[in-house]
Amino acid sequence: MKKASLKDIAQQAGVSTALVSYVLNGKEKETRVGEVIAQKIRQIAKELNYQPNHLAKSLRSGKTYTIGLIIADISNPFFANIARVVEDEAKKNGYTVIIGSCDEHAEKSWDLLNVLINRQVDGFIIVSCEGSESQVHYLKERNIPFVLLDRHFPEIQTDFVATNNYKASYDAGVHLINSGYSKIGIMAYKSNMYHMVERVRGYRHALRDNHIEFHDSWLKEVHFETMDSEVRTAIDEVLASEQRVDAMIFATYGLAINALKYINELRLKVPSDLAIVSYGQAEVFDLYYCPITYVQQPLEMLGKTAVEFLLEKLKNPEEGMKQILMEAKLIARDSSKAKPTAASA
Amino acid sequence: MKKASLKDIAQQAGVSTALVSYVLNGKEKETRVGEVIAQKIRQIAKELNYQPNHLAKSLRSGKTYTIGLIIADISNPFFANIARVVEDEAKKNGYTVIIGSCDEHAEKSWDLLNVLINRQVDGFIIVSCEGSESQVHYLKERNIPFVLLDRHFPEIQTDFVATNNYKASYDAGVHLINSGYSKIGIMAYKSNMYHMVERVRGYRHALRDNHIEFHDSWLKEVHFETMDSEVRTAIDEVLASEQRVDAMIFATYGLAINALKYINELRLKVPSDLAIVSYGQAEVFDLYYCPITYVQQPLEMLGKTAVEFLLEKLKNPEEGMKQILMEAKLIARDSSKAKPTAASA
DNA sequence: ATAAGTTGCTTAATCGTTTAAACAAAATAT
DNA sequence: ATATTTTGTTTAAACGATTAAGCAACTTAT
Repeated sequence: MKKASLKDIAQQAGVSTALVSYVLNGKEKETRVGEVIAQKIRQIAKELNYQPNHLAKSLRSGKTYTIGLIIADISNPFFANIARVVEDEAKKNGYTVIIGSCDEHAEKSWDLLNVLINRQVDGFIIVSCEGSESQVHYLKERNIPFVLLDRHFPEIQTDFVATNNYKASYDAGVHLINSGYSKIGIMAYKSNMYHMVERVRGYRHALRDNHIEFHDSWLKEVHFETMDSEVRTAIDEVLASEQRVDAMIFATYGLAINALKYINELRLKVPSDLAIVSYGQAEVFDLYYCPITYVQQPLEMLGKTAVEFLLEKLKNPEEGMKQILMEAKLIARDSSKAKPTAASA
Repeated sequence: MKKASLKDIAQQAGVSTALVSYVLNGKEKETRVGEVIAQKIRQIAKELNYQPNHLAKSLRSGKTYTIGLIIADISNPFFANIARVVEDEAKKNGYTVIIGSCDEHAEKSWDLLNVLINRQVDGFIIVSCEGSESQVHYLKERNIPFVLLDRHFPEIQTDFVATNNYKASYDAGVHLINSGYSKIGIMAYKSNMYHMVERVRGYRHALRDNHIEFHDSWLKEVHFETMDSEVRTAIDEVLASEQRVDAMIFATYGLAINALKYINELRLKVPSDLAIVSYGQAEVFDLYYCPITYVQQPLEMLGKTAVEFLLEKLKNPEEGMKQILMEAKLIARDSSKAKPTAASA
């Protein structure tokens, strides 16, 4: 049995497709459809289990009620969860989301962008990856609505929803200092992305404002692609250095996971051998024998707000830019608990 | 600048849209388009950065090159990863995937199904949830192509790609027995789903075949929705029971995570206080101080094969049913290492 | 009784493609 | 010189919906 179309209903009811369309779209009043025939049409539509063809609607209206969500790395549970929030929030508003992960490759991101543009998505929510500035410019030029999520480019004027990474790192640094640690390192991705730069900057300012001299050997920047091996080397180095660290901040979930595995192998104890604060998502860190202190980003809010911004923009394209930085919250746990003082030790 | 359409190109080139369509679809030979004009058309298309409108194409052809992927629970990393594999494999074949998670609710699954049917997806890949049999029947009746993934209903004839759960659990049981454990419990979801039933059945047969008497208190079935609290109670019970277990099998990732958190709180040592084997995904288990033995499902193969089956079905709808059970692999690690024997203890 | 307004419906264009069929002009065959 | 074939192009219908405009047939007002 083929799918029923407006035409099928019209034929069975002995009327034109226009009437059927009016009735099924609840426009009977404005368009003065007879009560009797309206009932009949509704009846037949139900019998035939009529489902409107979304393609045809979209082609006509120019709106697909579809959002493209491009995510830098879906295997990161933080992003996976954000994707979920975005999807839920969009569905509440009658939108469908098509998700794509570019795995931190600008090229893949271009592909995704084009596929989704061809599919006529109404707009985009994008977690940008390194080197994707041109894509953002492209969207601006083509006047395609979009909102940047979690990561943004300060030198490009766009809508965005992100975390105040500077503040989050600053807080993480201060927290460690207040807990008695003084040789604090940070591991981040080698990247010019603003969010990453900010995470390092916040950390350095926390040291500076607390009169701790920063040592170059404390900053470890590793490449995303070769993270597995580079993290190990980096850990080796910060531990072997003359200025051996007693605490580490991990700027991403992936770095923390890899580092923790290695730290386990080395049989180092957290926090006595090394205190830890990490960005990232909570559940996994709970599993660790010593719960990990982490920077809790307002995941739900980030996702919801991004959808909200985009939908507003779709309704009213002329509205001004919306930009928001949300505050993260440091969840202090055992991995950064106060260092026993010389006196008590 | 509005998007360029076939018409725009046709106008600029001074020809009909038909010619443009022929040329841009590489049908110049069959349809005998002049070489000169063909060049011109290609040139103009490039200049205008022509991107075909997928909606219009789909409306005309009846094919959207879109697959609906309905997943029981996207927050489970196993499924998140399967989703990724499906997406990649589909993209390789020119298909786009729309993912939806029903969070183990049949009702939500119905919604998703309808939304995606309206959007004219060409077919479905579905990780079914409890109580969704009627949906499967519906798809069959309406002749909508689909493949069940990871979970299936033995009483309904469908295509499916799944793991041999019976065998996997059997192996897990035997492994524990061979490692010297004899009081082995299992924690599963309270469910009539075949995959879950099979996981329990395999475990019981492993005991039976090794002459270990099964005790009712060893089987703990908890509800998905209230897992957090029920897991704790269950753990308390298996430990307090007269037949206190010395090993546990967790039938899902979520159960294991929750149980491990609680086991940590109780300061129990794995495996000396309790040995563990779990279904689920690897990375997280690595973080545990004692790496967790787990059942490694052929994730990549499952996803790829599901896509393959579906695409074949889309090409040739009349082809016979394809059903496959893939073998899982037990990855033995410290959480189930051989128990010190009485002699050596 | 005629003009004006209301009611209930149909017609036809449109969105951007594809593609069978028709057609004219040029080339080849008879 | 006429018939046939080949070549290069256009026309128009179709996919499934929406919607402005048009058109009868009534009803009401004057």
